[in-house]
Amino acid sequence: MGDSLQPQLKVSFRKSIAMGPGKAALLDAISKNGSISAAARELGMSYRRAWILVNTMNNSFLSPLVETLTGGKRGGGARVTEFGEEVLYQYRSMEEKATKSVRTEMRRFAEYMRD
Amino acid sequence: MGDSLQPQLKVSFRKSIAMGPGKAALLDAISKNGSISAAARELGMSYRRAWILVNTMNNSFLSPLVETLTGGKRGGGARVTEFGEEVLYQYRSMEEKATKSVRTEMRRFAEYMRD
DNA sequence: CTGCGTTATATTTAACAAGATATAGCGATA
DNA sequence: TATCGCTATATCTTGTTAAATATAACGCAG
Repeated sequence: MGDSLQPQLKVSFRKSIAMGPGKAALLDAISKNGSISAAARELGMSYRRAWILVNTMNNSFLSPLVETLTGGKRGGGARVTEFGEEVLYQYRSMEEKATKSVRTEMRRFAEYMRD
Repeated sequence: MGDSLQPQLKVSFRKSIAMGPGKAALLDAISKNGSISAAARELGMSYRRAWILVNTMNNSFLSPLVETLTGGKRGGGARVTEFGEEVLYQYRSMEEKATKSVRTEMRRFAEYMRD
């Protein structure tokens, strides 16, 4: 999350952020890894933190974006729900649109800044 | 800064935010009030916090966005430079473009969320 | 030459966020 | 039924950030 010259799309819900760049990345990582803990490791954050982010998302939307299983052969796991994929897709789509809409202006704006 | 259903435009510079919604509002308030402390009072923040924001902005861009005076009949004051006005204008312009570009999608997205 | 309102900054204090650690439950599998 | 990896917390500690407080400099006005 270093220097970013693009708009950050954040969707707020009662003071907390329901969806943003970090949570979107986490959804991707969960989707890819099949568990919250593996996703957390990949992103270099604590399991606790990742779990809190998931919890916030699930509480902010009409139905859960992430479903979890405990126990079982591999201890359990987590998956992004159909609805979660849809939310993520819409978010990415908006992110791309917003970014493209100011691309050239952003480049010019960057020239105002130190390096 | 409650629930926002619009993209937040943040321009980062070496881990700190060079320009964002809060700093843009501060520039407006300084422009209007002619001093950092009056602007801070209007926005309900401490002088210290406002000063830090100004300092970050001034250090992030090629030249200062805010100029200050100490002493004098009214104790001193601050003004937004020509360059600062330009930066603010460009920022507002990008903000509006980005917002408009995802307006309809945002409305649909909002229906996914609890109320 | 004192008071005023502001910028500017240092220092201390408090609030909050993050991290570390611990523990329990789950259920397939061996 | 013991083991394993993961979810799901609770609790405690640490670290970071923000707020509060204090102080100095500035220069005009009285």
